[in-house]
Order: sequence, then C-alpha cells, then structure tokens
Amino acid sequence: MAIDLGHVAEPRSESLVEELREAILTGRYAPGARLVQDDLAEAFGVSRIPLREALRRLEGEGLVLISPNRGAVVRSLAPKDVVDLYDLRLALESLALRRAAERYADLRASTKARHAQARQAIAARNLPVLFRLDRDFHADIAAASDNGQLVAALGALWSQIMRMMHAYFEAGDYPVDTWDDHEAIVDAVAHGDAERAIERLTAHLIGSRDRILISLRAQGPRS
Amino acid sequence: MAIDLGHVAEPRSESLVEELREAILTGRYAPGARLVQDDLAEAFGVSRIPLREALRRLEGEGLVLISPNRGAVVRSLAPKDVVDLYDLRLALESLALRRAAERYADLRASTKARHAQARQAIAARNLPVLFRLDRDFHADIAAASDNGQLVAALGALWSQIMRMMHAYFEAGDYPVDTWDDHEAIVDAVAHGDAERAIERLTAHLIGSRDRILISLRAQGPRS
DNA sequence: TCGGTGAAAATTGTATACAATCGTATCGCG
DNA sequence: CGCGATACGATTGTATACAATTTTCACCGA
Repeated sequence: MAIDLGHVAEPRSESLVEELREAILTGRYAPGARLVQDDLAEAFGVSRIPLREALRRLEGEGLVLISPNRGAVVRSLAPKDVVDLYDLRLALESLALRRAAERYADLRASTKARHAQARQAIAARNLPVLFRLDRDFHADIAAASDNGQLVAALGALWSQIMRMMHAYFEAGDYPVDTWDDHEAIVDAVAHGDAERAIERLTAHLIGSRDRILISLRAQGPRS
Repeated sequence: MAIDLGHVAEPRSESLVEELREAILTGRYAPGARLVQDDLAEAFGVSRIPLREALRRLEGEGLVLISPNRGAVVRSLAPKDVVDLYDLRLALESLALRRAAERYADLRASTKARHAQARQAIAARNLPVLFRLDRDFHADIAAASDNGQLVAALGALWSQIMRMMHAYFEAGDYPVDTWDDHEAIVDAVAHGDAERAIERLTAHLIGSRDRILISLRAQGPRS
C-alpha cells in the first residue's frame, strides 16, 4: 500500500490505477461486479474525475468493461479467455526470447538471485511476493528483446496474467519447478539457443495454463 | 438477460477519440507537437473532461505521450520504432494466420471484393479509402483467428500502423501488388496451409516496412 | 396473474470553477 | 556580464454542480 510519503509529483489518478488494479486482482471486486463511480470515489477518497480516468486505463488493460451510460464492470475470465491469452502470450514471449538470444542476453545472474528470493517466499507462503518475482522475471525477458513495442504489448498483457495467477493460486499451490524452468530458459538464451529456450518456455506456459484451466473449471463457471 | 446491443447513444468522448486519432494520423498534429487541453477542447467544441479521457485512450494506443503536469505530445516515430513495430506485427499476424488456417477460414470472397474496391481507389488516388481497405483486410484475418485477445492486441497496434502508412504514402505511392499478396495469403489459409500464408505475409510486411524506412530516412529524422 | 406504461431514482456524461504545478522572464546580487 | 532566486503566467489536476440517460418499480388494464 502506498501511503503518501512526503510530496510525490505523481497525480492522484496514477496511484488510483494501481490501487484499483490491486483491488481487482486480489478479488476484492469480483468478476462481473459493477463498479459504481460514486461508490468507488468515496471508497478511495477522491472525486469521480480522476476515478473515471483510472477506469479508462484499466479498460485499456482489459481488466474492466465500460458500457456507455451503463457503467463499468469487472471483466470475467472465461476458460476460452485463458486459452486465448496464453496463446498470445506464448507468441509474444517467444519473439522476445528469439531477439534476446540473438543478442546473447545474459539474465542468469538476476534470475538466480530471484530464484533464491522465490525459495524464501515459497517457504513463507508469501504468494504476492512470488507473483511479483515471476512478473519481474518475464519483464526482464521482454526488456532483453530490445523491442520497445514488444515490451509495451507484454506489459499490457501482464495484468491479465496476474489476474489468472490470483484466480488460480487462491485454491491451489505454487508449482515448485517454476524457477528451474526459468533458469533453463535464460541459460539457453545466454548461449544464443532460441529454439531450446522457446521449447522450454512452451512447456512452462502450457503447464501453467492447464493448471489454471483445471482450477477454473473446478471453481465453476461464472457469468 | 439483456441481449440488446442495439445502437446506444455514444458519449462525446468516444467520437472524440476517433476525431483526435484521425487528426494525428493525417498529420494535422505533427509528431512532437504539444496537445494543450484548452486549445483542443475549444477546437473540438467540448470541455476538457471528455478530452482528457480521449487523450488517455490515445495514450494507451501509443499515439500520444502524457507527462504528469506537463501535458501530452504526439509521439514521434523513430526508425527503430518502425522496425520494432513490424517485428511485433509479424509475430501477431503470423499467429492469426496459423489459427485461421487451422480452421480453414475462407476469406477469399470478401478479399476479392475489397481487391476490386482497391483498384477503384487506386485509380482515383483515394489514399484514405485504400488505407481503410487494408486495415479491414487485416482485421478480418485477426477475427478469423477466433482469438479475442489477439484481435484486441492487433487492434491496438493498428493505429500505429495506420500512422506509418500515412507518414509514408504522403511522399510515395501505393504498391500495386499489395492485393495480390492479400489474395495469395487468404488462398493459403483457405487450404489450411499456414506456412505458405506466413511466408507470403512475411515478404509482404518486410517489403512494406522497408519502403517506410526508406521514406522516413529520406524525410530526415525528427525529434 | 401477467405484461405494458410511465414517472422517479440511480447513475453516468459533461461543463464550470478552482487549486496545484510547471515553465519562464525578470530582478537582484556577485 | 553571468548566475541564481523569485514572482508571474500558462497549463494541468481535481472538486463541485448540473444535464442526460438508463434502470427500477409501482401502477394499471386486460
């Protein structure tokens, strides 16, 4: 939680985006729930103007759906959305790996460091930290592609991905071999072996996707 | 359940987005130009509130850049951005073609119809219509993938692509073999031959990209 | 009881007004 | 003459207020 420490030059609507996104990701506002502007404005202690802009941003990220004169609702996650999203994610991250491998980008050090942190987080059952480490790892891969457009596209996808992780890992458990996969991927990239990296990534993502699908199906479909 | 998706009254901010986008694409607001809210609001005959939301949308599309307390500027297109964007676009449209080919999607009829319209537009030197036809064609391919996330991602890319086309075709001329490529692509898709479709798309996009790069370099670099 | 009708309540969309912040020219000082 | 502090203007950020639209629900007639 960001408590106002001193004077930040950041507009209120910026921090609002993060607070609202966090609230949606953690399920405080469930899929399908109506997001009434007056209520949210009061809940976050702001007027509706910055709140509307925050909602527009989240709409762009695909987290909420805004209908004219009818308001915003939290977008729900159908199993098909999960499949589609992972299909897209695999294509984007494969491209990132290919470009990173061409440059022999070496992410082994930072990955190893994160792996260590992840072990601690797993032991402490600290899911939020695990999610953040995961996201940071994949953000590093995107950055290593040296393609700004790709970084932006993957960034936009990531809030949806985070949402799926939250949706799944509330019920299940964190797969322990995640970071072994990560290390294998960056290893292949460092050796310039894009194909091997992509192969490992594919297996990694498909495994992750299927776990989410099973969990979603078990929790039952929501409107 | 409300299934009505009929014509709802469109808020002013929605049409504003399109008007502003059009103005930027056509170069009425040049790259790097400051977008002062008061001026734009008066120019479009609205208050600043809907205008701000429109700017936020365009920021999400990557057309403008908003700095806190410093306002919005039209994003400029560096040659590297062109390369990055086409790299990303190729990856996304390749995925779309692959999925469309798996389904044996048949876009030959609508493509042939558009080809005819394009011939007329070429004869009439009507660039805006040509651009729209081009965009519609690629939008159809995206839709044929039956992947909503992919459609959204490509949709977000397309305003950038349109911008490049405008930037280039002001100085140059429309490549006449464009629609031959298009027909070859949908033909391969209809036969389920994803590889051949992707091959043709790759050649198509690389040719398009290089023409834009040459034109951009000739026009000289902008801030 | 059921379905249509219309007015009130709820909610979104927009305009006006004011506060906060940034950029710049001016003034004072070395 | 150069340089930094400062006050002013320009511009963005936000709150309050009102108009427009949608939704809800009580009412009525068949």
